[in-house]
Amino acid sequence: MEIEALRLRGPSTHRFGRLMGRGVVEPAYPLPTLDVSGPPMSLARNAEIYAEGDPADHLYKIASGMVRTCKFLVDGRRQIGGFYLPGDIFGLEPESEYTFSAEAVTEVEVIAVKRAVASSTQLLALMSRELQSTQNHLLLLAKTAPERVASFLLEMAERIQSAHEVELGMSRQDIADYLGLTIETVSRTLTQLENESTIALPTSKRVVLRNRATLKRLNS
Amino acid sequence: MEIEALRLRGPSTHRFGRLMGRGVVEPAYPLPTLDVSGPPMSLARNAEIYAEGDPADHLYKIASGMVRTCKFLVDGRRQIGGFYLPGDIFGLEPESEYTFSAEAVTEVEVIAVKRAVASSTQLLALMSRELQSTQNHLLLLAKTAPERVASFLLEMAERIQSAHEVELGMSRQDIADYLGLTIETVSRTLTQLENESTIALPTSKRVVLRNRATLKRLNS
DNA sequence: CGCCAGGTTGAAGAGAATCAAGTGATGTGG
DNA sequence: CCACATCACTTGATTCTCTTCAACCTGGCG
Repeated sequence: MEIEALRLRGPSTHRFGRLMGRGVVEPAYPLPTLDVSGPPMSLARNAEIYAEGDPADHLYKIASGMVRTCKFLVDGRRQIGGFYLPGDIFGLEPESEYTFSAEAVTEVEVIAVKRAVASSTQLLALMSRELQSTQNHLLLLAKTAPERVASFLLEMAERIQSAHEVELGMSRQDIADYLGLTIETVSRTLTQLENESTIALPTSKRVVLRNRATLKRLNS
Repeated sequence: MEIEALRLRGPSTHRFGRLMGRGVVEPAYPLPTLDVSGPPMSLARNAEIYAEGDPADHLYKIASGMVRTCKFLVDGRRQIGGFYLPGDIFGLEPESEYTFSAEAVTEVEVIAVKRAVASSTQLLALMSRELQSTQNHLLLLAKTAPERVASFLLEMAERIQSAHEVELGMSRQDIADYLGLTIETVSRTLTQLENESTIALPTSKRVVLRNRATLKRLNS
């Protein structure tokens, strides 16, 4: 199977670097193609794809659905490292063992690739994108709760390539553990954004972006 | 000039992944050697080495002193991405422009290397380490103030290879902006650790680790 | 000796967490 | 098709941590 354009996270991860009014920047490490063999694996909601500490010998490309990577701290707190959407590749880690586990957020189809078949150039491109989104995630955690939620909504909208509406596949708990907040704070913040007419919430997982300018301003 | 072992951040960045009681793990991307040409550059305290947005065409290896990378948010808040010590390499970024700026914390001597002279394999190894420390930094920001400070002290001690005493080159403001706290909170937390006899502070920048077990427990 | 930046300490306040009680969706079995 | 159980989400009241604002030390250095 030929994957024409490997993509690890969406283009949204460029956002933070672009706030100073500069133009679009070419990626330093353009993504090559990569041969992928094997049939797609289907996984049910919440199924574990790999665990923290497993040998990190495979990469995974998402055909459909959503995946989260996460890590549990000793006191039981959970930190989500990222969400991965169709077309994204996850499983490239800086060690020979996975440092985060990966789980299906929704029903998911993934294609596994042996890491060994990827070239250094390909791995570099993937890791570069992973670093970029981790840096953005880190900057996100320096913000206030409304700013985090606004950034999250804009990131998701951009990755889905949707200007007006976002279908969140993940639960409030997932969002909270990604943003470093509690579910109550996430819920309250969303409600407040709705009351200000910045967003609408036709259902709890469907978000209509009614005022992107306000969200972007919050994004700081 | 031949650099025998490129090192981007110290080995401490493995710590978070090692909490589950597993043994030491070999890095997935062992570091090769890299020829470095040109004389060391000397820089005064607070000198800027490169700015956010500059073309990211050079890597820098520290011969002496300490460097910080940082980014300013639109509201003036500053986030420090990391501190770099002698032997560390910084300046490898996921884009073709620097996403963080780099500044001398102390007087510093650095050796510049054109990024183009490094192979994909070498860049991969460097980026892998950068990703690892960014992931650890991210996990750190999910913790409470005492936990962040304890983690910071242990990280510094490990990177300096010092079991008992750490000479912090950076100011309270630098520490605060790295940990996502205010200087007052950093100061108060250090004072409290001193009152509990977990550390001693012979001077404001010199920290004696009197009770590593307590620090590690805080490190969670 | 006194200035000044960096650091510490105190008191008050804001923001998010926690604890607790609802409300609303989803799914299952009768 | 409906009653009910369950789970996710929302909302409210309170607590607590960290920030903010302010005053005060302390240690280098002219």
